Amino acid sequence: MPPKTNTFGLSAPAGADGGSAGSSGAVRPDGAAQFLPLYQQIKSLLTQSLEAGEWKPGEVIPSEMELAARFRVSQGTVRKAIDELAKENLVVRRQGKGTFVASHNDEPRKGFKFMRLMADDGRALTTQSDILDCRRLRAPADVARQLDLKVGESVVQLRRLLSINDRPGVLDEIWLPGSIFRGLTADKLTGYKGPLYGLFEKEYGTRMVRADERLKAVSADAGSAQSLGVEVGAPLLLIERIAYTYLDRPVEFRRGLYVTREHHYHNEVS
Amino acid sequence: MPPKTNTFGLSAPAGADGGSAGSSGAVRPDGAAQFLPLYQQIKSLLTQSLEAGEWKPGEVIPSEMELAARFRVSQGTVRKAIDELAKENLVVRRQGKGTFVASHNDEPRKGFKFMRLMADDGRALTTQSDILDCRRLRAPADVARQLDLKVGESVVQLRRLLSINDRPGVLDEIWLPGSIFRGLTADKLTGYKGPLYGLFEKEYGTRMVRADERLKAVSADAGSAQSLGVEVGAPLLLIERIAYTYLDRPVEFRRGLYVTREHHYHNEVS
DNA sequence: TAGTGGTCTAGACCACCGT
DNA sequence: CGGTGGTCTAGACCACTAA
Repeated sequence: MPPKTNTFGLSAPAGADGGSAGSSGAVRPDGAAQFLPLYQQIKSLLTQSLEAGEWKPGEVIPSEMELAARFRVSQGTVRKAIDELAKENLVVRRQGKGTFVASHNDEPRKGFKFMRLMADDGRALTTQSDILDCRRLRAPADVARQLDLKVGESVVQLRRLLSINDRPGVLDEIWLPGSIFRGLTADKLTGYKGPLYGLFEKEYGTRMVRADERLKAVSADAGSAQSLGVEVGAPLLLIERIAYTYLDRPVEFRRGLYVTREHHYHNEVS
Repeated sequence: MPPKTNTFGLSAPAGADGGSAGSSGAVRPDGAAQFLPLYQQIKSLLTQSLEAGEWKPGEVIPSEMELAARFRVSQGTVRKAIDELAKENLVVRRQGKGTFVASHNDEPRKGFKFMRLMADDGRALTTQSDILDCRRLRAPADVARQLDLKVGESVVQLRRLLSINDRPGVLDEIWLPGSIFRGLTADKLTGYKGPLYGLFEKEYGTRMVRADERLKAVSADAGSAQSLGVEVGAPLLLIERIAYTYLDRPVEFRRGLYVTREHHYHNEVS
């Protein structure tokens, strides 16, 4: 039985011939070889489906057997693809139930942890978000560069104060692409309980999946000192973040000033 | 064929019976069930061998087939165990050659990256380490707690200045258990080129495998200001690190002050 | 050429979940 | 009970490496 190409551009390992396919992956009969292992191609296809919204956050994706049938590969190959997606927190497996698209709304304190601030004494911290500002502007050069936009394109600028245990803790300045976050207003933000990223994924179909952060120590200027209730010149932790959705598209640039008198940023390195 | 126990405390899935074993793993006939999947038990055994020094950093470990024979499991099961070790950077796989114990000495800029400081402009940075101090003392309470020692036990205190591109960049205070780092002196440290952790693993048989870090912004006091060439009160990034070797044993406590005028701490969060 | 890790398959049994 | 993910096996072919 000769190899055939299914509708997804994957080679079909010819039903029940006992398996084959080497590490360079499937070679398409049209000559455009994809020098990638099958499971990585499948991972890529699944990621595209996630990006396209075929399955939304919180929903089940098809079972491994179904996907294996759809892609004409064995269950083990699909499994390996999903394994990687699960390790990257794009998806959550639940034994006996299925595999679900990860969400910032369900299961608090599971999966992604973008907030890495912890109390020095280890106690839990309650947070409250106050929106100071929500404006639409034309992207300044630095923001445009971080968000992969052209200078002058529409962006949403958002400023907010995060209080920790009822004391000012973080002053954030958040930039979002205007084209994605169309109806975003201070009202919508204020009226929403739960994490910002939960709102973004629910109302604007954009799920934050990964982020790069840069940390520095800086001194408080007059404005931030007043907002945060510290003295001018007090040391603050500056965190710049670029957050990405599926397919490594940058969709948020954030600059935050953190009071670290009784808190710290935690990281595990290996 | 009844299950039998091999010399490693693993149940033997009875040679060529076609495979079985559920997700609760092997059950030992002596009644002391290990409710762990086989591959996790093997991962654990391999880690113990690494800790015991059966294979040293840079050396090859036995092939997957050999290990499968030793543990009386299939190659696939060994593979999954090694997969996890590789993902945790305990070993490095090299196709066609074998699997090697990871080392801080070989292949610079591969595997572990404990140094997460980067130049703001993205350029490479050259570092030079100057040992200021190397003393043996009795552990203060906080250090003892972090290193899991008793107060008053012998520890080595090490202070050093890390210069970045020929300018003072990091002032480190490093605490190590005296029982492990017996012959450590300033001379040995000064006479060694390469990363500190490379010396530790080579001369003292202790390999740093993982670390927890806590970051804060602080103000420079008189002493650190002078050492780092900044003004008193200047903002500095304080990083406290607990580094662990195999089996989660803490073996280093480090407190570092970082000048982040032209550099930043980089982190990827997901 | 022989040995290593890398990929893929097919089929089995298990634990968990809902009905 | 049937369906789901979780584990384990056995055997095949591939790509890379070194002798």
